[in-house]
Amino acid sequence: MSPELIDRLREAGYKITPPRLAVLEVIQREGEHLNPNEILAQAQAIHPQTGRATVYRTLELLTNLGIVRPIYVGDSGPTYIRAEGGHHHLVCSQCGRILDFEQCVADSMERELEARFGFRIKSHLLEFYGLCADCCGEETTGAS
Amino acid sequence: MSPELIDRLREAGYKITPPRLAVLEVIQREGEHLNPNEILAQAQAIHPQTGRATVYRTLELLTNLGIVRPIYVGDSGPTYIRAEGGHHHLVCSQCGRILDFEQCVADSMERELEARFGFRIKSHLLEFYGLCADCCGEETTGAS
DNA sequence: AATCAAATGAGACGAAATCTCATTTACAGC
DNA sequence: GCTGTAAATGAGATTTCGTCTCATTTGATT
Ligand SMILES: [Mn+2]
Ligand SMILES: [Mn+2]
Ligand SMILES: [Zn+2]
Ligand SMILES: [Zn+2]
Repeated sequence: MSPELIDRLREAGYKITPPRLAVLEVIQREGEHLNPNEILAQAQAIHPQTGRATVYRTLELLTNLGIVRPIYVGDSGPTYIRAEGGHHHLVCSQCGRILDFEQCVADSMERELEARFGFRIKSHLLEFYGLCADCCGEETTGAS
Repeated sequence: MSPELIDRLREAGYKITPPRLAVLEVIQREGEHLNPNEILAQAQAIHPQTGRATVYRTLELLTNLGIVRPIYVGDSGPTYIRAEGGHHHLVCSQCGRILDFEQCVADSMERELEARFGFRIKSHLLEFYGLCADCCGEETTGAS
């Protein structure tokens, strides 16, 4: 586990415990789009006694420290990602398909927003909603 | 209730029922950021027998038709908004504060993404995450 | 090693969402 | 206006997810 992240915890006054190390390890390793249950399962692979409550508590802690953040995409519940950088999705509101794209104009807004609102921006989420190519065709197709 | 939306339902082969009209009416009237419980309560003010399951079923239906969509902001559960237009938030990952801003560069990307992926884009969500002015100061403050 | 607040895990609890199924209803066809 | 029929509904059971409680453990400091 990255000593850098461990120091972030320690310097904020938190204890370095096996469950916290396990959750950090899971996030660090997998990184993207794990939900709390999956994080729990993988953390238990590392430290079997890890409890559900502790995973939720740790995720809240890491969120407050700006190390991870929850993301809600599609219908499923929250998933956690590292709190740095951007995420960009095209979401079909009919079939739920999700496409990722990379190039993004949001970065150009960050400086101005930081100045205007006094925020220190760490990441962003840009999602476009609509109908994918497949669902465009069926657009007028009827009920079940 | 807007006859235009009613026709969208009818033409898609769905029946026009009192609960569906009630939910549509609520969304149309209030529009922003109502959660399923609030929608249920307001729909019951219009059509008292309306059941919870039907509200969920109707919201799913309207989502598939691209009339509404769920949005997840902060910690609270999903809320529903009309599926047109953009939403722009600055979210403090420490205290949860949410600021809205209007001017947005995302529209300029829509045409290109539509061409590249064959999507028909209806709306977007742009969220920046970071620390608000207040929380920037306390950044290194310790644990509970 | 001793101390002590912080952290933990088991399980109770609560809220939110889904599922089941018997009943009702919208509406196309007459 | 009736009728037949599949679609839609609502009550309540059930599941899923997340939080809370509290007795016990443990990391960090001295
Ligand atoms: Mn992604
Ligand atoms: Mn908004
Ligand atoms: Zn689609
Ligand atoms: Zn803040």
